[in-house]
Amino acid sequence: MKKQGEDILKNSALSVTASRKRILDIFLAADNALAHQDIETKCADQYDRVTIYRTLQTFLEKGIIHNIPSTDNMVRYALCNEACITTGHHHDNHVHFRCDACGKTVCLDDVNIPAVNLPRGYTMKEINMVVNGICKSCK
Amino acid sequence: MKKQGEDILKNSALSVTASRKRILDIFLAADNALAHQDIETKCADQYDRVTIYRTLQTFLEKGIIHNIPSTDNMVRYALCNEACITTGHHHDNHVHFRCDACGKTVCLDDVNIPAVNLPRGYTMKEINMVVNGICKSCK
DNA sequence: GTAACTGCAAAATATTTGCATCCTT
DNA sequence: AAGGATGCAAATATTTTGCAGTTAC
Repeated sequence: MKKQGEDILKNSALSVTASRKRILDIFLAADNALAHQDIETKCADQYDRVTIYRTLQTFLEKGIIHNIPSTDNMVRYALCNEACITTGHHHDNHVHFRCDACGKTVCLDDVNIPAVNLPRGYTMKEINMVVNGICKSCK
Repeated sequence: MKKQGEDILKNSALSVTASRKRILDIFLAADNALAHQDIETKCADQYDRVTIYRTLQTFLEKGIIHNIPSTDNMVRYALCNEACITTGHHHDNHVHFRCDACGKTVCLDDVNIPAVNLPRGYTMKEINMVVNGICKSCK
């Protein structure tokens, strides 16, 4: 499956470049969400920090990755699932989990965000849920 | 009610200083959550930027304010309610709403975060929910 | 008077922008 | 060949730290 990264880029009408493939590979290999810094650590020797900023921005706009809000000024990113990428729409309604022990943030793809009733007059466009606690590996 | 800010500080065993009172007043007067930058805009002429960082940090530790996760690297803060402050525990289980039109982030104190079932092995300590959309003022 | 708080200076870190060059298509 | 992507340099902005002076209690 060495082509997977390339395919994602082609599907999103992006040119296939070394840095983009590398960053996608990092995401594909990761079992958790990554902050800019994490990616930099893994490939700053090969690619410029600015390129990483721009690449993440591009991926975000194309819906290849989604971002996960945080309270520590370290927005993290994770690959979107197939549906997301192919439709260009975010079906990103799963819960995110941040482990206080190992610090990893993961997508709980199987846990849907429950419905909420907003007060009259509010319109919902997007919803985000982040749970903190101890993950199953650290238990 | 000019004493309200002072009372909060005393309850939290913090010394009452001009900058702390001022920052609390800003929060008390605000109808939405504030980022560091917002506060700076309102009082950087009077108080040092560093003091603002440290004050927010202190308030956070004492449970006077809580922070609201974001995807834009602008963590916002809002006053905790009474129960929070007096017990020192966060009962901060309300939903936050960010308006895409006016950009304001508010606490929906009346909307509780619904329960979620985490996968086996995960323990929940804290939960955060942020909804994006259009608020009632911008509708 | 003492401990805590603040302001200033400076260091460290993070982010953005412009432009020349290189690579993909 | 043309447009887009990258690297580098530099400008900005943000956050942290140390320390000396000031203030609250």
